[in-house]
Amino acid sequence: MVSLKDVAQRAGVSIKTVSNVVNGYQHVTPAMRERVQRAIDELGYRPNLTARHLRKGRTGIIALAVPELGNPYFAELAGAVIDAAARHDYTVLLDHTGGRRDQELLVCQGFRAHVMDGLILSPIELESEDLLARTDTSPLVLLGEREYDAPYDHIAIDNVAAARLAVRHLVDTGRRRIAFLGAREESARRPAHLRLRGWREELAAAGLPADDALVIATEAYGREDGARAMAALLDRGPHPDAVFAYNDTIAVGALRTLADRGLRVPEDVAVVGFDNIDESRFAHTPLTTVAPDKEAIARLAVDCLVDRLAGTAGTEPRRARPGHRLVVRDSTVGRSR
Amino acid sequence: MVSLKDVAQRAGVSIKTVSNVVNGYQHVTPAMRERVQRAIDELGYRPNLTARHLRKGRTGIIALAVPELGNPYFAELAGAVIDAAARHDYTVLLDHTGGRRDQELLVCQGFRAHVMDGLILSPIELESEDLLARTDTSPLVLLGEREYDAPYDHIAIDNVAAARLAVRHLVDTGRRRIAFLGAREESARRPAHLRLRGWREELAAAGLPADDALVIATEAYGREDGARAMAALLDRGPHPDAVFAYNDTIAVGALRTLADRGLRVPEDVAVVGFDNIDESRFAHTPLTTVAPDKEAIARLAVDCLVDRLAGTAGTEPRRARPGHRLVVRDSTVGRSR
DNA sequence: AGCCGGTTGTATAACGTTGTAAAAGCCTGC
DNA sequence: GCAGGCTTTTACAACGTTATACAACCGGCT
Repeated sequence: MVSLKDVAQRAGVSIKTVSNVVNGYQHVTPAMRERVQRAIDELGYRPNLTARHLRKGRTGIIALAVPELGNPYFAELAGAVIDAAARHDYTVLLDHTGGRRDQELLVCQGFRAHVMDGLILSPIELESEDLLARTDTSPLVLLGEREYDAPYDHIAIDNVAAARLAVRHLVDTGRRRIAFLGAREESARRPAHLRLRGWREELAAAGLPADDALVIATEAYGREDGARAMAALLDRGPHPDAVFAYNDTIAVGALRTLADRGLRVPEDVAVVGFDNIDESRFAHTPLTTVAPDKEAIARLAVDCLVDRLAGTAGTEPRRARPGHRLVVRDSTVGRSR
Repeated sequence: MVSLKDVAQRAGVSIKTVSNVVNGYQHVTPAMRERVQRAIDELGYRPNLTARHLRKGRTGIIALAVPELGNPYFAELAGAVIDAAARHDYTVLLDHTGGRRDQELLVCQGFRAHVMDGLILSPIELESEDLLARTDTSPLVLLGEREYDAPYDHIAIDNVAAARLAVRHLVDTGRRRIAFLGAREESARRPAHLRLRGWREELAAAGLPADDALVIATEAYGREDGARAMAALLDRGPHPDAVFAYNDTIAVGALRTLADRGLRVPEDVAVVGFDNIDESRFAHTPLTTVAPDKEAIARLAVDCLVDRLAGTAGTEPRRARPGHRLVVRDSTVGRSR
């Protein structure tokens, strides 16, 4: 482990001079610069970032906590965040919370405080009161559908509008009995289930009944959950002619069950997902889906955090609304497209 | 920012005593412990990990560099590594290299040296010479199919045997014209393309010709690459009756093309993938695939790295061979299973 | 020659923590 | 009442870096 001191000794100069060379300080004569550089090269010196961090009070690391890396949406998003952070010379420390409240709390309470300068969190179970009780002072940017009464930056597409867009598309293509897959059990008391709200609003606007029997809750948001939810829906009563899923993995699970039951998509049941993960494009029946602008989400989140870190952001919490669009594929309109 | 000094002042004791309390040092009287703890609570003290890291010379962070988070295999693997690391109280810093050599080099040259204690790298383009030229001294554990003549720990399933298992299954179910999708252009000069080698060996063992026209190279390993490769294969000449894909995403792409061309799976063409990503189970025709034991891979990699960090590992590079098995689904045997 | 403004290099003190070694306190047994 | 052996607490020096303030130097000008 070679330090500035060793280099300084070798070059016969002071520690600070070496530091100046390393940091590209202006007022160093070319001769001196070269002399020091030679010593650096000879000894193979590498700056100790930990020491630098201690001294500077910042680490250049931001944490990203998502529910589940196994969900392609979050994996793809994480990739985008890593790239966006790299453009600001930040490194990303990745965590996954499993969507469990205790884990989310732990992360947002900064159990890795001082290792990371700030946090981007995509919460599932976290409550407003948890955020208000937060003692950690490092900047926090929230991602995703949940809405909070807490003074933190929040990046999320307009989920209600996006959901309405999807449901509208189903209505426009002649569907009348449109189910929602992937509600939370507790969504009744939560004001925040925006996609479900969008579904309700658009059905109302179309003059269609938002029958409770058409809403299926799931434990989590994976393919298996989707498959089970679809089965439950079919077993429950009269078949729907369309399904709007909370996300693409649930939709993929639904496709699986529909295939198993011999129902044709979209002829018997149309399916719309949400997230536009790469997998959806390649599904046997390519999936119509709402495509949030992942790059924009990642970029906005990182920009927001970087602004906070630089202190150039105001005190007001920011709300950013990245774009979204509907990607129409076979699962709603068939190969006729 | 409240430090040990502040707490010490408040409690009227020395800094070291506070440190002792924080670290659960044995010889502290209950009275003293409580007094200090009160001061800690009152001031809301949180230890500064950066300072601790500097002092201890270790950060408790290990880096994991995978080619592409968008590939579910790596996303799932990353999740497993994060969990395995957490069990050793390590935090994971995640990077993706895009499978580009320059990025892989950068990572393994330790451009984040001193931030991370060690590195787990899943390389694609990296060459043995790059590894031999490595100057960074932090422990490095390699993952994946590539083999190197360099003294580093390597965790990988027996890819040749696994590939042979897959091909054998195809042979056993009556296939005679078995293609390989997802070779590298340069695989000729690379000794390391083990799955392709397994394909060759098993065909030879079965007395079937390993026709070069049956080997399709791809640029990358995504679904799109698989779709294109399958199209190229079909356009090239007599149709194969089976396809063994380098990984599941390529296989999924192949399924897409087969469906588009009106070919039935497995009646016309059987398909086998590799990785057993969750998606494969839910594909329209559920995919037969080789399932590497991801948890074992993650666990072994982390254990290995932790051993190196603790200095309890010998000097010999280790080779660990986590298990694998063949998961048979519809894409080779149909719904008859 | 002496002075002055600007440049270039240096000594020292932090940043917040822990390890070491020594000091202080407390028993016990004579 | 005090030596001797514990236990508990403390002072101080690191870890490797950067910021601050200051010393040294170098021309060019009076």
